[in-house]
Amino acid sequence: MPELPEVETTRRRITPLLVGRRIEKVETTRASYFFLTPPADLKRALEGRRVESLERVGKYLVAGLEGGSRLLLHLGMTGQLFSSSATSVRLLSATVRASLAPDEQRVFEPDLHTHLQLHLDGGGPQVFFRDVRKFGKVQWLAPGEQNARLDRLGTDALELTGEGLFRACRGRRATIKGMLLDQSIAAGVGNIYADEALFVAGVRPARAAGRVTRRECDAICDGLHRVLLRSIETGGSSISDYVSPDGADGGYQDERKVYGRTGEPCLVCGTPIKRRIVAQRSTHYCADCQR
DNA sequence: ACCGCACCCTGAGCGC
DNA sequence: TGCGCTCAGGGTGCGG
Repeated sequence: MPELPEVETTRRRITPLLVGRRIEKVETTRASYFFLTPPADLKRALEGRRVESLERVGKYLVAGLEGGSRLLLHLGMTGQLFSSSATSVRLLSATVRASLAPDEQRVFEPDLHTHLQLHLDGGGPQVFFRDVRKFGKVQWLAPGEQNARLDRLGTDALELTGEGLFRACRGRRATIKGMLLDQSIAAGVGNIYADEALFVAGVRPARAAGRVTRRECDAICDGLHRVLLRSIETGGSSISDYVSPDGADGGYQDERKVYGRTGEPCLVCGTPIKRRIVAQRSTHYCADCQR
């Protein structure tokens, strides 16, 4: 689900609930590979500590804790980090949704997919981390502890330059879309914004990266920055699971030009948008506008 | 070093 | 109703 704009929106809106507050109690589901730090250790490490900062690194959120330790969060495909006072149908299963009266709002109650509950001091709402598919990650890092996942990340997508992308693509036979999805090249890009940026730049996703010109790399980065910044402005894309911490939907799903628009007319030339698999991911493009 | 692929897991939506 | 299939904003680790 969440790419750079959704993670950044989450960071901005969860910050006031989390930063400056003390974690009084931690509740978790049972151990699974979702917990890179086992639940019991996590509880011991977090309880009693104050949260001092919350940063985004690629698609990771990194909370700085009192004493210099850090809490790493990754939302995976279906992760939702939100306030306990949020109301959104996206937090409910289809069965529960169907049982709701029209316009009925229901405050979220932790369910079997709510893997982490942070109970904070100060009497405000709690912070919940829910993740149906469990592709998300939670990890506690001791003060000064390095982390391979963070160290692997390349330039943040918002900072990537045409020159940097061009250099990374030299001699590569994989696709340009594959390069954009590679977190060691453009940290934060995922399937939606890779497709959107390549459409804006007029470059076919399946083009061999090594054959993309310097000028095209400039256009791709420019397009990437534009779609990412605009998506942050609108609160990200809510397509199936994503909700912001207050429960609100994002707005960028209404501005997509190609992603999920298979068969619909290209907004520039009217040609039906094509879908095929590129870099093992569902890929959308206009065969007329993109070369 | 690089590339493609299997795999991690759950649920929704579809055709039959 | 139910079964079987496909699909889904991500990332890792393996073999060739």
